[in-house]
Amino acid sequence: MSSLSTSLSGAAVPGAQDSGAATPGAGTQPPSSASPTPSSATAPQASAQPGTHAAPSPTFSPLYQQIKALIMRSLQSGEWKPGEMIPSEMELAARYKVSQGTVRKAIDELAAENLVARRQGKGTFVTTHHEDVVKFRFLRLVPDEGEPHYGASHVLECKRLRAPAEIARLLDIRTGDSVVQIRRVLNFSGESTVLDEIWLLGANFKGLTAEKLTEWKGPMYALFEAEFGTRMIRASEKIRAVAADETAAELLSVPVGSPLLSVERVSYTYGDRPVEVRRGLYVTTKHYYQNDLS
Amino acid sequence: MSSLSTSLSGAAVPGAQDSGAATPGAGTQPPSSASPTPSSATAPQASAQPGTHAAPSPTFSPLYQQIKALIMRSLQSGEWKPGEMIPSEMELAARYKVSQGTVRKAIDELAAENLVARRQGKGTFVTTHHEDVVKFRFLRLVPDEGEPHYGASHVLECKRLRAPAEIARLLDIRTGDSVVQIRRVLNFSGESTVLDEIWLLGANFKGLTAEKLTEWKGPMYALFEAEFGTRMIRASEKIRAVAADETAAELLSVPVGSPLLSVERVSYTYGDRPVEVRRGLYVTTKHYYQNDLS
DNA sequence: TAGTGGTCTAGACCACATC
DNA sequence: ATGTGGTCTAGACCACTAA
Repeated sequence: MSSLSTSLSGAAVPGAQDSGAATPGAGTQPPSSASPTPSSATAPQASAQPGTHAAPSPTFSPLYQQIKALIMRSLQSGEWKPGEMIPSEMELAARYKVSQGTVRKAIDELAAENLVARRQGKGTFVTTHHEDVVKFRFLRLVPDEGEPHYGASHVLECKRLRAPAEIARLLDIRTGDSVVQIRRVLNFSGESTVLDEIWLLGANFKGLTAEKLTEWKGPMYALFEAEFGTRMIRASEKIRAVAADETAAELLSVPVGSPLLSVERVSYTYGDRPVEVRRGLYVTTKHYYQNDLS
Repeated sequence: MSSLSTSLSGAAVPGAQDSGAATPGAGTQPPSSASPTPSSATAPQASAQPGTHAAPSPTFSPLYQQIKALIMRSLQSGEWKPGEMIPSEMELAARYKVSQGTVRKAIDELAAENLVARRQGKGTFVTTHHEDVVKFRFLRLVPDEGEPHYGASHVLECKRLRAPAEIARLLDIRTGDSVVQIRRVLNFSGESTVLDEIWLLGANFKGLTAEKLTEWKGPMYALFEAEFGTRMIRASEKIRAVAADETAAELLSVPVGSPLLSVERVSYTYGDRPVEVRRGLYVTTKHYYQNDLS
């Protein structure tokens, strides 16, 4: 924006918001017809201006990135909930006072990040962990034979406690802050295959109990999204091979010392805020972890 | 191409070619101003037209996809080699007789697939396995402490042999067809960390010897790309935890039965043709396999 | 039939790199 | 100064979906 924003009033820092709201009359009409001036009076603006050429890192940002950020804010605030349709490109273009093409590019990126999904002829929808497509983005365990499926979950434990140092560090909170700990076993075709130990940000999951977890059918992330308004949108995993200790061996019905896949995951919501740490132990004799490099 | 080529020479089928080429006078001007006719005289066309509404699956394909396919064909044929710059968007637009925006969208997708990389102010370049950025797309092993690095490779073996059934199946060739087998150990900071067993399509790697592999400094894929004209652009991995057998234990200096990460990879070149099968055993006590879900 | 996303074009201007 | 990719706009038409 530099360009664009520059034109806009100096201090002001307009912001898409104000522009929209039924007050288009202002001087902010698209450049096309009139205004041969640079490219000034256009629309939303970025904060720092390159024009000033003072700051070394002016935090320059293209218009469509700003629109993207605005849309993301609406997603985060719950203005459009998972599964719902967001306004059409034309509507958003009108709201933010930019061209449809700019909105389009913003949505393109959001779609690439799987935050929304476009459906031709229907509209653009907020993705949800209820959809089959999304489910297997976060469960990469595939059976050697047969279709990928979702195993039955057996909750062993669900309690509130103070975060140990290691977990606190990963969740970016202070040691001793409240967290919810869950332990569960996943059964695939009758065999105990995954042992998960999960820590959730206490603040985001007040009222989560073993009962709720047990009653819930479907992916845990779908519950989190529906009941606690916390949507996992990204995760990072560290994978190792480890030997089963006594506890794991018993719960997974394998000999002590058996090789297990250890998957340490940190999951993030909007704004790249970590909200979950998960340590899974996978039995990989009849399943494997599928990964594509590209 | 289908379409594009089709248009060429072929019977009528508008075709991009004819339209452009210094002969704008014709009746093939963009729809905007004149020509209220359907949308006919526009530009290149897909083979089967939806208009005919005859075939059930008309194989319709957007223009930019056709352009993308054409560019990919030039990449595959070696017209533009890894590391080189491809023609500018304007040039390509002129060559294919489409707008710059269409070429842009085609290149956007190629860039998303990491086949090319754009550099503002410079041009668009064919990606290469020599670049640091690309290297770690295919080596996901990260040390617990310190920066990711590329270990020293120690080639144990490199010989030609007939493909076993399993390997042949994965490489989509016949059992007994020629393959090159390589076995090597990767050392990270002085410790044997990876034991690789690699099978390559015999036809594509004539003349590959242990000497060449040993002399080569840098990623193996860079050698393949530079010396054998075979570029790996995608891979699929199946990951498991296994116990070290005697051979692996000895070569990796770990006790027999130690848990190891087993990574079975199939790598593909252009046209999704498999050219390599690789089975790696990773010691994950001081390193982990990094993966991001999004 | 109307509305939504998808494609294509054309032209203007900006930011970056190089000469 | 020139050339390259990057952004933005505007308008036309197509394809898909649903009422």
